[in-house]
Amino acid sequence: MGRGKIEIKRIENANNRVVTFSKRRNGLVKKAKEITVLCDAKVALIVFASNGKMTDYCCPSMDLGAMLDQYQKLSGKKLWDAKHENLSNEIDMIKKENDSLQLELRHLKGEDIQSLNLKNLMGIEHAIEHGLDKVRDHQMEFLMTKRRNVSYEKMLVEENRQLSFQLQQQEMAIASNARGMMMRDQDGQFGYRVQPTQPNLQEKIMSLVID
Amino acid sequence: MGRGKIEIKRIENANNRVVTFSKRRNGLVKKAKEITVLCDAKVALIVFASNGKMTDYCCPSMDLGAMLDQYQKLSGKKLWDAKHENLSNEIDMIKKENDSLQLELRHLKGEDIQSLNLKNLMGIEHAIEHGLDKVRDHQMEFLMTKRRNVSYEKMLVEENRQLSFQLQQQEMAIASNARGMMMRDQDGQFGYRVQPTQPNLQEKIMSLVID
DNA sequence: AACTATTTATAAGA
DNA sequence: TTCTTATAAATAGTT
Repeated sequence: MGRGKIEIKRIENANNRVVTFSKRRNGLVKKAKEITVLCDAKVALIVFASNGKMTDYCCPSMDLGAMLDQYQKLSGKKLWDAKHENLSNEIDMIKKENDSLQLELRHLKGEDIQSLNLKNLMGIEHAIEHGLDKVRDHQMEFLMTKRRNVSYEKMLVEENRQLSFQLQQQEMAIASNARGMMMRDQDGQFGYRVQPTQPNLQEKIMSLVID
Repeated sequence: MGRGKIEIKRIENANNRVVTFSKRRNGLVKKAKEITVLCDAKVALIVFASNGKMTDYCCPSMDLGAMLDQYQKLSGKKLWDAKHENLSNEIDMIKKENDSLQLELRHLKGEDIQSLNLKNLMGIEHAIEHGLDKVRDHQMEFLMTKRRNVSYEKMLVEENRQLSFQLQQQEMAIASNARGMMMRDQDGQFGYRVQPTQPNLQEKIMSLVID
C-alpha cells in the first residue's frame, strides 16, 4: 500500500526503516483503538522500536495488569516468574506449619483429642505435666521472692513498732519531768499514745503477692 | 475502507460486530507481524473478543515476560510488583501469627516463662490444668473401653478353660471305656491332657491396653 | 467464506 | 519529521 509494493522483510536502509516504523506503529495503534471501539474488544499493545523507545496502548476498559491476569488464566502461561511462585510456596509452607502448631496447641489444651490413640494421649499428658511442673516451679520462685519481700516488710513494721515504743517512752519521761517540775498539770493528760499497728498492712502485702 | 465509510463507534448489530472483529483482529496481527519483520521492532499484542476469546502475538525475538519487564522499567508502572508486595505482607502476617503460636505453645510447655508475671503464670497454670483434666478424662474413657474388652477376653479365657476341662473329662471317659472293653492297652497311655492356659495371653491383653 | 467497491494505509519522493 | 500522492492493502457491505 504505497507507491510500490514491498516484500515483508527487514528494510535495509536505516532511514527508511525508521520512517516506516513510525508510520506503521501509528497505524497499528490506530487500528487497535478502532477495534476496541467498534467491536467491544480489549486490546493491549506494546511496541519497542529497535532504538529501544517504547509505545504502548491499552484499552480503557481494563488495565494492563488485569489483561495479563486474564492472559495467564486463558493461556496457562506464567508471566510472574519464579519469584511469585516462591512466595506462594513459602506461604503454603508457613500455613501448614501454622496449622500443625494450632493443632498441637489445641491438644495441649485438651481440645480435638477425640481422634488420638492412647499412646498419643499419654505423650500429651506427659508434656502437659512437665509444663505444669515448670510453671509451678516458677510460680514458687515468685512466691519465695515475694515472701522475702514480705519478711522484709514485717521487719520494717517491727522496727517501726519499737521506735514508736521508744518515742512514747521518751514522751512519758518528758511528761513526768514536766509534771514533777510544775505540778499544775492534771494526771492522765499525757496518756500512752499507742502507735496503731497499721491494720491494713498485712492485707496490702498479700495483695502484692498475687498481683 | 470498504463499500462504505463507517464511523468509529460501537457496531450495534451483533453479527456485524463479530464479523468485523474477526477481520480486523486478523489485520491487526498481520500488521504487528509485518512491523516486527520490516523494522526490527518488538511487538506484544493481546486481544480479547467481547465473548472472552483471546488472541495474542509476541515477536519471536523476545518473550512476553521479557517484554513486560522492559515495559515496567521504561514506564515505571508496576504490573506484578504490587502483587509481590501483597504476598510479602501476607507472609509477614502469618509469620507473626506463627511466632505468637510458638510462644503460647512454649508457655504451655513451661518454656520461656522467665519474663512472665505471676498473674500470667497463674493463667497458664489454669489452662494447663484444664487441658490435663480433659486429656485424662479422655484417657479414662479409653481405659474403660479397653477394660470392657479385657473383661470380655478374660471371660473367653475362662470359658476356654472350662471347655478344655470338659474335653479332658470326655477323653478320660473314653479312655477308661476303651481300657475296660479291650484290656490290652497299657495303663497311663491316655494321660490327662492338661490344656495349657495360654501363659502369654494376659501380657498380650495388657499390651493392647497401652498401644 | 468469497467477492468487490471503496476506504484507508503507506512507500516513495519532496 | 511532515506533506503529498500514487498505489497497495484492508475491509464494509453484499452475495
